[in-house]
Amino acid sequence: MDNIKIRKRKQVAKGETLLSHGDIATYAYRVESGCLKSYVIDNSGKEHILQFAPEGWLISDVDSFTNNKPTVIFIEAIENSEVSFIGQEDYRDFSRLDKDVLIEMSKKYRNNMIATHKRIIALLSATAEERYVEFTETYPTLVQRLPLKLIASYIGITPEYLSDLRRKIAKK
Amino acid sequence: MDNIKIRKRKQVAKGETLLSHGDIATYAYRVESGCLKSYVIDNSGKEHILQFAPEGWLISDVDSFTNNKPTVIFIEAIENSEVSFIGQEDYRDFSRLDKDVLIEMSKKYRNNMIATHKRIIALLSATAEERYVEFTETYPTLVQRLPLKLIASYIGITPEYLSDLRRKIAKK
DNA sequence: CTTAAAAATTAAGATACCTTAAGAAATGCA
DNA sequence: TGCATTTCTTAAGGTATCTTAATTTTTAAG
Repeated sequence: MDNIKIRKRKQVAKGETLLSHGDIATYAYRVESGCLKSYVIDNSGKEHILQFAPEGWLISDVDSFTNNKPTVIFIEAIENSEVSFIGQEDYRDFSRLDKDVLIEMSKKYRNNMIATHKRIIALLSATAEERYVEFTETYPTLVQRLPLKLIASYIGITPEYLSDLRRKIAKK
Repeated sequence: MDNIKIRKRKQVAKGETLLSHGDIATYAYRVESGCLKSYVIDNSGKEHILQFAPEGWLISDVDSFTNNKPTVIFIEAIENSEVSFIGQEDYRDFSRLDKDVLIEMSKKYRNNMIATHKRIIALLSATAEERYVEFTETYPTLVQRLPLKLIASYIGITPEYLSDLRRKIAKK
């Protein structure tokens, strides 16, 4: 799903939204520079981050993109970024794809699955503090780069509580 | 990853374990009858269910199976079951697979990804009560079939608290 | 530089969910 | 049918995490 053909590119300003709740994900995006996030908004209006996508990452709502149904998520630039577009057309019919492309794609799906499973394990079985430490170990560069409130949202806690945790950790 | 060739089958008694923390997942299992679960055990000894696998489902630790590394999960029969075995060998080298098999596999990975993403959204943004209701709507047959304590474990709460929630829901 | 905006901290009170423990109900096997 | 086992419920007290709100610190725009 990566290096297939020359694609349309676009500059996206920090704060700009590429996909909103209710839209159909006509595109997946490859981040060429900068960083995007995907998130949901819950019943009480709070935002929960699903994914960060720095350079080289893909971001979309796979369900919406694949099945052409309205999405429940948002995708937004958290830095000034450049993205390239991947259209649905190319992935409508798998049988038309080259075998190597299929293999590439399978591996990407599989890697995503593995990462997503890890996150579920963390959410089910680790404390907030453990999840924060795990995040800093898994994504050290993102920790430097992103505001803490976004990391708090990703690991499933409030920024205030993350602040408490950091103080507690520092005291050790 | 499904209907590829005749595979070895085995009866598994309720309570029997097919994969333990530290093992390498030499096999994936297809459940022919009965039901299995996969789970992790957290630092304080509590069990958290990752997946239920009734008839027709596959279950394994994809990371361990794919990358031949020790697993962190357990797989265990929760009913007397029959499973068939899928070996690592067949999936070591994607380029040797038929194109249709690859397509099948991609779709399975993709569907799993989509389902797993949904679960993350639920864990991040829904209350315990909302997650329980969503579970009953998504897996009505499993609700009939499984003890509540297993469902509680899957949605990330204690059985006692699920009991409270059910009483609260019934009162409405 | 200066200043407005965004991010991070701190603290106090609130709540969702957990722990423990005990009893009631349901299930399965002899 | 009866007993043992597992499951489910109930309740009281506890803890992790949240809410609100005010203050400080950092960042970025002019």
